[in-house]
Amino acid sequence: MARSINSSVPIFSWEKMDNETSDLEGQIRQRTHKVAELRERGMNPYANDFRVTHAIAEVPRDPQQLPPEPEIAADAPRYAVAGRLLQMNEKGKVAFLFLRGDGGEMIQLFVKIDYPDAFAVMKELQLGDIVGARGAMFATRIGKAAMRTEQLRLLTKAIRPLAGKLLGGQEIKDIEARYRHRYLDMISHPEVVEVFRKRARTISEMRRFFDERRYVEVETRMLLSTNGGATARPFRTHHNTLDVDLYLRIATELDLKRLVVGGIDRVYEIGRIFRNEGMDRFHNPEFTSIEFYQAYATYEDLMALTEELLERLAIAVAGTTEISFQGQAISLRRPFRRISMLEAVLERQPDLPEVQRSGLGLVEAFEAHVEPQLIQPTFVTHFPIEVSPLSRRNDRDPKMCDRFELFVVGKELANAFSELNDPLDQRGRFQAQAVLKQAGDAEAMDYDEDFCQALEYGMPPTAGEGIGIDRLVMLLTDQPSIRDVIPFPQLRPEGG
RNA sequence: GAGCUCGUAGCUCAGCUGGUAGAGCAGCGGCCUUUUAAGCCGUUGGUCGUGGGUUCAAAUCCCACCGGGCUCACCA
Repeated sequence: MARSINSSVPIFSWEKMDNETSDLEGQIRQRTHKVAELRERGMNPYANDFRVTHAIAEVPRDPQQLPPEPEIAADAPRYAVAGRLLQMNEKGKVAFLFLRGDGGEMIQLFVKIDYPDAFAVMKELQLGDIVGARGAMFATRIGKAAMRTEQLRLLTKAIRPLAGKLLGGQEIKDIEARYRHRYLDMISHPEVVEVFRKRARTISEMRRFFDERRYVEVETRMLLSTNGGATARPFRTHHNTLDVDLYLRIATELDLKRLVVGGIDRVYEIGRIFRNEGMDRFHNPEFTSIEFYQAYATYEDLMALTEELLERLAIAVAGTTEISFQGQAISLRRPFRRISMLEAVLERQPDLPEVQRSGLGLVEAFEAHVEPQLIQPTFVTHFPIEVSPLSRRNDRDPKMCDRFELFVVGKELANAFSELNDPLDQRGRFQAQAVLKQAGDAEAMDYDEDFCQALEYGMPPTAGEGIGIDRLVMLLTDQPSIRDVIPFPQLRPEGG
């Protein structure tokens, strides 16, 4: 079962290249020879002295506003742009090229023999090359914007031919290839890039949201000798100098609460979490969470804050609170529904047996019958104490705790509670975890003595919350799999 | 971990009631001064995932293995 990390180093060999007979190798060899040939003729195939003056998005490309080519004014503005060559239609003494640049913006180049230098360069280009062009814009006879290319430069030679759809070709359908060679996926499917842009927007907007509220962003340790803060199996690693085994964190919770004890009343961390568990559409072994903690607040305050946050993110990223996820209409407009776990289960099973009305039985019934049905955003509150080793006991019902989870499209999106700050209670909960661990529960938390001591010094009443950012981005960008919002999702190691 | 399913040219696929491989796109050579999935002529390229087996003969049937996908289980 154990598989070592792949450390093979491919050896480049001209002889091997020249002896290869496959079509792909033949194309690579042909393009490699092209590079040498261009160098011999004094053309640098990897030139970096071309100055771009405009992003393609900044170039006027509305044909209504552009003159026909023969009427380009002598002093018309010139634009220097660059991008990847995606299509080339040669028509004898004239050629049309399509470039795609940053942001997926396209521009059409018109290269004609009247500009012999540019024309000669065009003859050397191949699909996939990165090129720079300078010229004036006009409208073609069929009413499309194009740049009369007066200067054309090869900026980077593509040695390996691009696979799949560029413009009008076939899509790459091999899902493995798309994730393993994400750059190909992005070249072939510009909408993939848009998802990553939206992911970035989600996170930056989130930062802004918390910064505005005087939260302090921190980065806590990822390598830990005690593991806690969530129920999950950890990854193990080893520190050579200390000669000690360490865990990769499964949550940021305990360190953030230590910081609250230390006096940062509002703190958050956005960062990677690692859980050594199964993978599917909603789970990647490493994923990104935000956890935030606010002193002198309760989980109820966080419900209001969460509503505000999600509504704002939806507008910032999707442009509206009324989004669609995999064909289901979802409204992220405030307020969200709130219901206790027991009420939620009773709604569907009024005759619920007594043993299922509390403790693990209740959670089981909830997960089996209710969770998948919670399509619209719903806060579920009042969790049994057994599944919440770090949350504050409810003052009226000591079997329950002051906690909520937010569910959307049948999946947990956020988890929050009023934090347990009674050190004696916390020690008892850790002990219960230790018992589970001894009984073989690999997901049980370690007894964290230092954390208990921190609480003994006194943590103000605090509420904290964690949100899975990957799932949130899936929701906001309507992506069916977590792999679609992570640039390099976990796959099996390549090869045997 | 279990079930289902798939693995043929760089990409997308056809061929699979067994007779040693095809198309479109891409590539290469040629023609074309306003095209836009341009067109036309010519052309390269595959030990059909790997290894066994059945057979005169296997991409095609059988078995095993490797890899992918989906579903379930596990998992917040």
